[in-house]
Amino acid sequence: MNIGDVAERSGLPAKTIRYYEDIGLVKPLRSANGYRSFRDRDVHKLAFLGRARALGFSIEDCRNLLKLYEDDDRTSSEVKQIAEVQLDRIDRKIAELTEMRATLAHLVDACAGDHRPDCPILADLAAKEEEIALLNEAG
Amino acid sequence: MNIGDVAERSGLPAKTIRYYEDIGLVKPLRSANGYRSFRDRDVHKLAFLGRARALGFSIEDCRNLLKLYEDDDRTSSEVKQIAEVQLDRIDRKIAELTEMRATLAHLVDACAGDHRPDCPILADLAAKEEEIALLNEAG
DNA sequence: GATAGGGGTTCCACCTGATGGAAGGTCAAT
DNA sequence: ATTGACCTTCCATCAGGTGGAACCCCTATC
Repeated sequence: MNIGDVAERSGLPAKTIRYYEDIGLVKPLRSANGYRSFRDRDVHKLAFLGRARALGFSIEDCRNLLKLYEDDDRTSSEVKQIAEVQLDRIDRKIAELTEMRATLAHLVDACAGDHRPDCPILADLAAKEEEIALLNEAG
Repeated sequence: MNIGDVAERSGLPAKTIRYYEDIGLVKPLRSANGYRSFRDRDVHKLAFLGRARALGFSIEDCRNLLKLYEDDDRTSSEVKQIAEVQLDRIDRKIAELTEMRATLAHLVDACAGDHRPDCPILADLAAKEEEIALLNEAG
């Protein structure tokens, strides 16, 4: 199967598939004309990768998950551990964004958004310098 | 003031400060010996940048915010608009992560995490290929 | 005066995860 | 023979820095 068909079937752009070959995630055969020739298992792998990436797993995680996927002697605990670490990363990211959101929403709320220059958003971004200055004086 | 002191006061790594100069966010003077010489307003700017980045604003947003900050003729609506767009970005990111989290948490939950190879996580990552196949057959 | 240390400088490479585009080969149909 | 849709490689670019090498500067100490 040529890369175009694989792209369609796996849902990944051809460029991405080439990139995944580049970094060793898939190893398609080559036809006589030099075209990449994907077997079913290559397509499976790519779809697997697409799903894993959609869950936010890093490429290195994907590499490991793929290895486990193809290893009949794996234990589910190995897989679960990778997933748990990822879950944790997601949780921390969500927490971080939630905090950002709260701060920013508060500022947006306080800003009149009119023709005047007075702006609590800029004031806040600038004000913290003074806090730092105070911290430095205190320290 | 030398870059080390500025780094300490602004909370930004010296490397980052040099990078910010590189991309034109700050323009410190130079001492006779070639060292960067930061004025108070440079330090202010850097602290401002640190805060804005902490709220997730892109460098380009930061550039614009900084321009508005230094422009007495700005309107608060200009600032608010940038902030609202960013708020929206954060909201979408949180939504995306929350969905990832739900899926992944479900899978982690379903996985025994023991010595056996059977793993719902891998099964799920692999299974979607079949869904795609079905979709393709249907299409 | 030599030397050690803790600054500073530039420049280039690398990171993640692709994506865009140029220049050119291949193939099926007209 | 030529068009158009494929495919190939290679190189550059994006964000937002970070790491490290090689080298300069300044002060203090012996």
